[in-house]
Amino acid sequence: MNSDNRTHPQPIRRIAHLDMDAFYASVELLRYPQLKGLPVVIGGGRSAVQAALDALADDPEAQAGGNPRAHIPVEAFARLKDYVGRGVITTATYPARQFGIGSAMGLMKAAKLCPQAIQLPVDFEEYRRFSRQFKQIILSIAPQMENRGVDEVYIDFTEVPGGQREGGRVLARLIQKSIFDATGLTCSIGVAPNKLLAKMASEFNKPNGIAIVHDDDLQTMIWPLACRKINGIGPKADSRLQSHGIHTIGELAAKDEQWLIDHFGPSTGAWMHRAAWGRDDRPVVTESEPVSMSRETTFERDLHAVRDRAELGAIFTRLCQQVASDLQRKGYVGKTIGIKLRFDDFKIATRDQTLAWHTADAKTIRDAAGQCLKRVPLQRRLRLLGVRVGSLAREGEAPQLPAGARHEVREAAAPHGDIWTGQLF
DNA sequence: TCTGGGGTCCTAGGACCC
DNA sequence: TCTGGGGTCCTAGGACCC
Repeated sequence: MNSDNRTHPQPIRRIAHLDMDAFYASVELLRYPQLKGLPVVIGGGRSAVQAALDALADDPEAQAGGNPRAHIPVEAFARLKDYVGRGVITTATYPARQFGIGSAMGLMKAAKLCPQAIQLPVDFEEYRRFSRQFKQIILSIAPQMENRGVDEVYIDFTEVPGGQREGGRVLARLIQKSIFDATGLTCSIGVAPNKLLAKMASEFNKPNGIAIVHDDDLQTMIWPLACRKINGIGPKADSRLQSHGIHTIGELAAKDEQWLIDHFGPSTGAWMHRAAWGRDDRPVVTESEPVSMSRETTFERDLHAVRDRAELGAIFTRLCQQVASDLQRKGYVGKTIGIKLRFDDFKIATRDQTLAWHTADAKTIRDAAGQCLKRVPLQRRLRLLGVRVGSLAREGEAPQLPAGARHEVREAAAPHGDIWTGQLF
């Protein structure tokens, strides 16, 4: 017997997934507490009423002290029924969800379900502020944290003091309380042997809940769930599974691994089998480098490549400038320049070109993206235009463009016209 | 009354090299 | 002349996630 095993028992792997509850909406309710308990949706552009509200809220004379936004009467807010435009909902408050409103739903459709719901525009700056704040708090308690966007993280509890107590519940409660005390926001936490199960567990007791899952709970807690609850099984994979009569994770687990490989390929099939059996050994990754940066925009109305060429050209140039300044601000350069188009029939086309040297220069990006554009047939009207820079490297760590040399952009072979290229710089 | 923006990863074919 | 592999990079599309 190794006595060390008794003094230092091997810790059991405990991974937490933390998900802020209705994050954007909750942040907005801190600014507008008078909306608490009402159906509110965040999404879409700025309504005229909202712009007026902000002007009032930011007026120094209106700031008698405290939060001037809190004194804006509820009647003054924009209602969903008055909204005009193409936006989708990013977050709905729990009262709004009672009406069947959910995220990713079009605002126009949501207006039918609940016309009197209050609409607020998104304010990413504000959400990022709160995001940094709650993540700092987590890091001060548990340093092994993986970012999953503004409102989600994975945390490795395994080596954290108290991380093993009650399967992780004690530490989860501490984190919840610390975040609430500092920000006034609630979150839900799942703790499990791995990321896959932790992610599912964090949904069990929403909002403001904690769920603990152990290996033994697989059959009782995981297998009854729909396959769709597995992070990585989306609408396509789910409907293919359903067509084979597989609806729950338990039914998926009952399938032979070879059968899944035969129907979904060696990689996806084997992964599905492992996931259904609750197996996942991915580590919590505390640092990662970006792979690409992009900017895209959906137009207020569909635009015609020829008739609206001036407008499109200006938008195209602006997107290139935005990506370039994003790259520069964050200290990256990229080598693969690409565009993305969405047509009025919602079909998507992408084109890209890889340069000989990395760049973060707006003009170079604009030139390369312009050549990509020439390779796309533009018969249909456009709904969206995007510009992407990939194959990123940290500025200074990529091979440098030789002194005096210029970026060479390959001309498109068999171009579909030179629609908006040329005269924009 | 349809359906945002910013990402990651995977697949598959072709070019090109050894 | 006709036949291989393997490896890497590039490109286009698509699924999925937050």
